[in-house]
Amino acid sequence: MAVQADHALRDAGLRATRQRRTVLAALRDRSDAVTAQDLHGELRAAGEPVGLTTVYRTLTALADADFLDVFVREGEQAFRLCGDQHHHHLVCEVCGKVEELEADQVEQWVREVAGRRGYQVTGHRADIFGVCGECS
Amino acid sequence: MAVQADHALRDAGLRATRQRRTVLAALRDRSDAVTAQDLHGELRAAGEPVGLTTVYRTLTALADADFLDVFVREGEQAFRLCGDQHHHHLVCEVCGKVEELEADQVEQWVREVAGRRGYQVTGHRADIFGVCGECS
DNA sequence: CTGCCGATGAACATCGTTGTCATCTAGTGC
DNA sequence: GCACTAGATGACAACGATGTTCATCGGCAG
Ligand SMILES: [Zn+2]
Ligand SMILES: [Zn+2]
Ligand SMILES: [Zn+2]
Ligand SMILES: [Zn+2]
Repeated sequence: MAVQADHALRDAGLRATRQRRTVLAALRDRSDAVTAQDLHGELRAAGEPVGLTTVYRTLTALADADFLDVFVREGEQAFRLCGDQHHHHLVCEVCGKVEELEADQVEQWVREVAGRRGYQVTGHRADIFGVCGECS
Repeated sequence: MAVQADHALRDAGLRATRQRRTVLAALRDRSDAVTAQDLHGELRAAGEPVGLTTVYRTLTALADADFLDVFVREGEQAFRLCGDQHHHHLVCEVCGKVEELEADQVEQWVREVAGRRGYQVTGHRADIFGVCGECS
């Protein structure tokens, strides 16, 4: 697994350091989105010495390399390991769990609207928020 | 028009003050989203004495009352006067113009996905980003 | 007109995030 | 293995957006 992580980091144009492996491993273990500060706290608590600055930089770098999705909530950003193909999200607002979705209907809507209004699409976003079965 | 503004403020449970009328008027004059700081700067430049704190408070209050939509970009939030019924957005990334959209297909997608996965929906978001005809 | 209570705004506090820089280390070439 | 260098780290400072305080002001009901 460390090998896989190294590969992923390599692909992102990053050196495989102990800290980055640690961050990636922590991300693999969760299906919700984490804040840089929270992640830093957890790693520290788990006895993994990683600097806050490094956590920020690693998360940002991985997000730039499209390994992570970024969610903005209450003025801070949370990161989550996400599939590499285009997708949308279904987020539980209670437990924070995130499920990835395909949405052909949305893709079609985007094309239709853009075409009709003469826009050149550069991106779009479509996410659903709710409470999952376990939490309600 | 000052009367209309007063009505809107009343509806939001806010007193109609000179500063709030000024902020509302400034929002009516633009179809893009503004930052609290930018708006504050513009009002100052236009000779309208309004405190930064007040601009923040007014924008937040109006957004809480669903008079404004909030966009988050680059770590800061921008506000825009928006229609009062549910809608989505088509945003030009060059000139900042925002168009409001209906999206039956999206509404249906939301219901379908939530139903199939056993979620109780609390909200959703769907916006398209691109370059408008004039800007390309 | 008066009084009350919400509203204002300057100063200050907070918080997430990014910049700095001396030090360290992964990965390369030998 | 070994030395070298570009990239990475982390304690700390700095920054900008936003929240809070509090003395003062003014909208608006009576
Ligand atoms: Zn849940
Ligand atoms: Zn899509
Ligand atoms: Zn445009
Ligand atoms: Zn909708």
